[in-house]
Amino acid sequence: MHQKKEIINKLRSSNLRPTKQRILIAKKLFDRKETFHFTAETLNKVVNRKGQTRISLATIYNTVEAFKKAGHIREILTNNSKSYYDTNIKSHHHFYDPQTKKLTDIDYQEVILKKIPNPPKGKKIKDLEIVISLQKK
Amino acid sequence: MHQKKEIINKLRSSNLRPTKQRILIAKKLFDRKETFHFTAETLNKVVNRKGQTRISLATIYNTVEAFKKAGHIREILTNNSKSYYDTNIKSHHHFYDPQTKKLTDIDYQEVILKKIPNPPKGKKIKDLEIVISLQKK
DNA sequence: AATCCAGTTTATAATTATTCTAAACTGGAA
DNA sequence: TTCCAGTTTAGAATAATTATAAACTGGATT
Ligand SMILES: [Mn+2]
Ligand SMILES: [Mn+2]
Ligand SMILES: [Zn+2]
Ligand SMILES: [Zn+2]
Repeated sequence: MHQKKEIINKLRSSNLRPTKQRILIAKKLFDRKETFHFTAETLNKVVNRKGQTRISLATIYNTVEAFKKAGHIREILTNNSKSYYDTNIKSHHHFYDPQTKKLTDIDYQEVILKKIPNPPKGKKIKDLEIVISLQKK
Repeated sequence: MHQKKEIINKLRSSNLRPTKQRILIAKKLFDRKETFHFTAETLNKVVNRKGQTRISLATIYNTVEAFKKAGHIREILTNNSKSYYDTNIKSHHHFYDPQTKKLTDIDYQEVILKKIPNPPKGKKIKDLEIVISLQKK
């Protein structure tokens, strides 16, 4: 699905020089069927599996920030002390399970908002995020 | 509105010994007209204004956690690195302004949800929070 | 009222997540 | 091939929070 060339184009078009570190990270992030909800820590683990060319944690952070700024990933709201990111950049919502600290996508159309408030004057709505926290039944 | 006796009862009924630190913090939190959205840092500033009996930052954190566990305050979702708390424990939502890092209440009835997804099996919904981030118009 | 102790407070250290720094490296334009 | 702005990196620094352990105190018991 995501060939190396596509990844390189994606990086180039966002003014990100396609270094071997960024290409590897992009592969790990985008070359998968399901959307990926991750923290710097989990991404670091995935990227730095045995054997693979080692990428520093600083680069993990730098790249996550760069991809976020470029709009390739988005940050998600949680109450966890770590920052969570999402490879699904379409507008959608999340279940959050505080037990497992795992996020699950909720498709945009699975929530229908009948009424939302007007933003304060001088401001407009940038984003509306819904987080549904779960507990054991 | 919140007399000292009420505060002491509130603490007692949650199995929190009404120490002078907790009583002072509770006053600062609950003896106000508007709901209060705060971080450990802002609460510390409010509590430790000139003159007042000094309360350690550790106690600020301990008390916030105790009040949260007792259900007197709730934690709010934001992407900020600090934890945000709310004296309004009724179910409601928020505007978040990333510029000012300020939260504003949205009354529960100002949002009407026409459809929400079913939770995964074995789980039930503990809470549904909506955060509307703002930007300059 | 004096005693007592579990619960609480506190200063300080430790931990955790993240950002900063500055030196070495490299993609790719020229 | 040269060159340099952009990038990577190890390690230091920062920031928020939590842990530790000694001192203190609310209030029950005597
Ligand atoms: Mn968060
Ligand atoms: Mn938060
Ligand atoms: Zn998602
Ligand atoms: Zn609120």
